Amino acid sequence: MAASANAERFRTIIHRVLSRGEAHASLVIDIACTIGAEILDGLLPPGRDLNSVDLARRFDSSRTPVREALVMLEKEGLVEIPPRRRPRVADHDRDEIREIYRVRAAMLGLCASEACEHASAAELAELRAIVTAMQEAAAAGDRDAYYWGNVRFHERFAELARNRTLLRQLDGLVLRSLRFRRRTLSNPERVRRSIADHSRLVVALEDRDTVLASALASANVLGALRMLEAMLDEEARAAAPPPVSRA
Amino acid sequence: MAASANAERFRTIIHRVLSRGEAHASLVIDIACTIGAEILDGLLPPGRDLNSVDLARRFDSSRTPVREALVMLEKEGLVEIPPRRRPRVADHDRDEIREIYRVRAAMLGLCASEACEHASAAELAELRAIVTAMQEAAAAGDRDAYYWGNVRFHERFAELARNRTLLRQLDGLVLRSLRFRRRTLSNPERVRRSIADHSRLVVALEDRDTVLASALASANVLGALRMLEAMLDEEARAAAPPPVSRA
DNA sequence: AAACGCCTAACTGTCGACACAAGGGGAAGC
DNA sequence: GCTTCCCCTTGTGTCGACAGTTAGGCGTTT
Repeated sequence: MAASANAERFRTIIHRVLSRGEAHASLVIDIACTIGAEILDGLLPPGRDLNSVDLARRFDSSRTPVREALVMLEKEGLVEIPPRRRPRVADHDRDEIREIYRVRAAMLGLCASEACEHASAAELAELRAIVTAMQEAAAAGDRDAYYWGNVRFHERFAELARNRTLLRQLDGLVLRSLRFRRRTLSNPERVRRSIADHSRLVVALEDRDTVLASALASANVLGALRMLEAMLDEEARAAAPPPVSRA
Repeated sequence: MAASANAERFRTIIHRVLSRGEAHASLVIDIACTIGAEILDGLLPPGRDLNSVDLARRFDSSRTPVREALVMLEKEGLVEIPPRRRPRVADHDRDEIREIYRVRAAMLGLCASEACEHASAAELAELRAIVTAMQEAAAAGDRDAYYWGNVRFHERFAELARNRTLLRQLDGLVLRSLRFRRRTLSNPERVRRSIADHSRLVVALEDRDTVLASALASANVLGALRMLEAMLDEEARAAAPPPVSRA
């Protein structure tokens, strides 16, 4: 049930990203959304084989739309299609994760300053409401609700800049980073700080304080990155302690 | 001849952009590069019909690879594919141009600060050489040479950040803006200031002055935007003076 | 027992075909 | 003469088929 609810939300996000720039035939989009959602949801782990024959059978279609869907997902960084080889779920190495987060930080900085210019009071009130919901979710220990509140915040925030190009670029990065974001939520200290950042960001936007808003938006992403890197280090150390201990 | 040389360079750029993220079958890429180059070169004006039957005939292939190529070009913003309608060469309205340039400014700012961290002396020397070549081209009034020098500068500069994600995002924006960049070069004052910015940027990079480098990189793009907007206003006024003057 | 190379099954890239949709032009109506 | 409706042409989205390529299990060799 929870997994299914997540799948539905992931689908919506992917649909939005892929359909921007004029929606295509719905069959292709549909296939792409389903596969993409399963990747984001972790049902299809990195490296998993995505051969078009099986997928065509599964979606009860020919391979043509499946191929097109895979090409779209490749552009979004969710799938790799080596020439003449089977497509597979893409993986991101540590360097790439850092790259993604840094670029995202810079773009959210821009987003914040443009949002200062364009955001209406009603929109800011909505942001504030989302932050409140996030606080409550965090207090209740409802990690899923917090996660989706966070996603929603960034969706609305990105729209405030009134800049479709920026929105498109951000969406592309979101798809690449969404798989990791959930992990950073397991750290309560990180969650606390993130909420503080978001909360302060809304105030800065209300004050039309371009510089502070921009800095906060960036800092929040970079904070998440530091957390994520620490966790990845931890995992790597836990997973591979063989050098001498066994000799 | 000159057009052919341009076409070849445009092809190279598009090939680089499309092939990042693992090269596909070469036929698709080939078709995409050819069509894309003609769009950038202005041979195919915005709105031009790109129906897949004709294109398939022209490239002596079936419609399948043509369709795939058009989908790729759509993701890069060069082509529009309304559902069930003929694909056509995409157009950018004024707002979108402004958006593109602003996002590009922010990303080049990030690029500059990361370049400060990573660029080697040899690479900076190469940048300097390109700026010198641009100066000479400008002095000689060779607008084409200046244009390509400028493109080359930004290509190399983008690599200095050692950030493939940033590179990919910048490349995507380049394809969207390349059609306009040439226009801003017709203004000598703009060229002079642009050269000054580039030249100073190299020095800032050598000094590892993160803040200044970042500011210069952004400012140059925003300067180009102001110029371009002024020119578009001019054109609009020249093209549509009917209100009263003729009555 | 391990390493190597061959062989087959399976998958990719491309093709031509088909059903349905869209747009343009001509006929009918005003 | 201008508008409206309908039909026919043309093009899109999808399909199943085919040739060429790849993965990886099997037998052969050392």
